[in-house]
Amino acid sequence: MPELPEVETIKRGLEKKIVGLTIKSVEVFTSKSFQGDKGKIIPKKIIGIIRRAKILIIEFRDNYLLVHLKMTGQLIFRKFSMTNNQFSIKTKRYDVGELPNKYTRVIIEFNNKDKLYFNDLRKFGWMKIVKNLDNLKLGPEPLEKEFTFEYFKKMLKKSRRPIKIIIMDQQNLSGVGNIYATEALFYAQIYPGKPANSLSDIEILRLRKSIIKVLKMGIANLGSSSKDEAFRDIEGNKGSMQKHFAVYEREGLDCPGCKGKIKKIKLGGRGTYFCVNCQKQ
DNA sequence: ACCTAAACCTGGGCGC
DNA sequence: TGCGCCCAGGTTTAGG
Repeated sequence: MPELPEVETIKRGLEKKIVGLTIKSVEVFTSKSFQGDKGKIIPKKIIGIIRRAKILIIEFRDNYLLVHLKMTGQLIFRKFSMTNNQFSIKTKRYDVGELPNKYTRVIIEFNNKDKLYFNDLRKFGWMKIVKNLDNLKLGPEPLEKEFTFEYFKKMLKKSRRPIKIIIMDQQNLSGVGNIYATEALFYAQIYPGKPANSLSDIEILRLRKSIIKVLKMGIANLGSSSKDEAFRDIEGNKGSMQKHFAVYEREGLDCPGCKGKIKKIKLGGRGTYFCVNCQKQ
């Protein structure tokens, strides 16, 4: 489910809650959801949280716990309440509800009794203990200086495959998924199926700027949660980026920029939306 | 090298 | 009501 802005939102939330805490126990309900020996992080103190591409990295002194949420993963933090000896549920609109629920795959408990729940309906996501961060095989971070025009142009010239496929390839560029690739191509006014190596310098410039723009918009809006089972932050709240979608999930509606209709096609097996006017083939 | 389809899973929505 | 199909924010693998 989550792309860069959603994982970044989780990262920023977790940073405030669990850095400095020590892991007391790890309970695994679905074995494929947790890879590695959990004993290697008990009892270990969390010294930092890192996001790399769509991967969340919980840092210990001598190893790391990687978390990939794939399509339906959630990380929900629950503070232990000393007063009533229960886990307080913050808001009524909290549709994650009582935890653990039927989708809870892993529970991490900290030394102060706070808990972190890893829920994942489809079981695609995973937690994995690794010694170091080599072998991640990921392209540059689009919001860092390393994502230069020169790098981007070189990357695009290597392939005549559809531009949307190329920017979603995590070995080329980190963190861009189906929603943000779709939105970025709209703002850059580029047809998603256009061969990557056929983009002009002006288009490459526009696309680089648009990718950065939509990712920053996603972060500012605390992620996108268009469907009920979709992204939640660590408190269980939805993001608001879906309110600002220009074309994604807007098939048949008017383009926000012109009178053109928004059309849906399949590209690389993924739903792809574009304005027939602004994004000419 | 490219490209597609399938696989991994579960559930919601739709047409009949 | 129910069945069958298609869809879903990701990634890997198999096969043509």
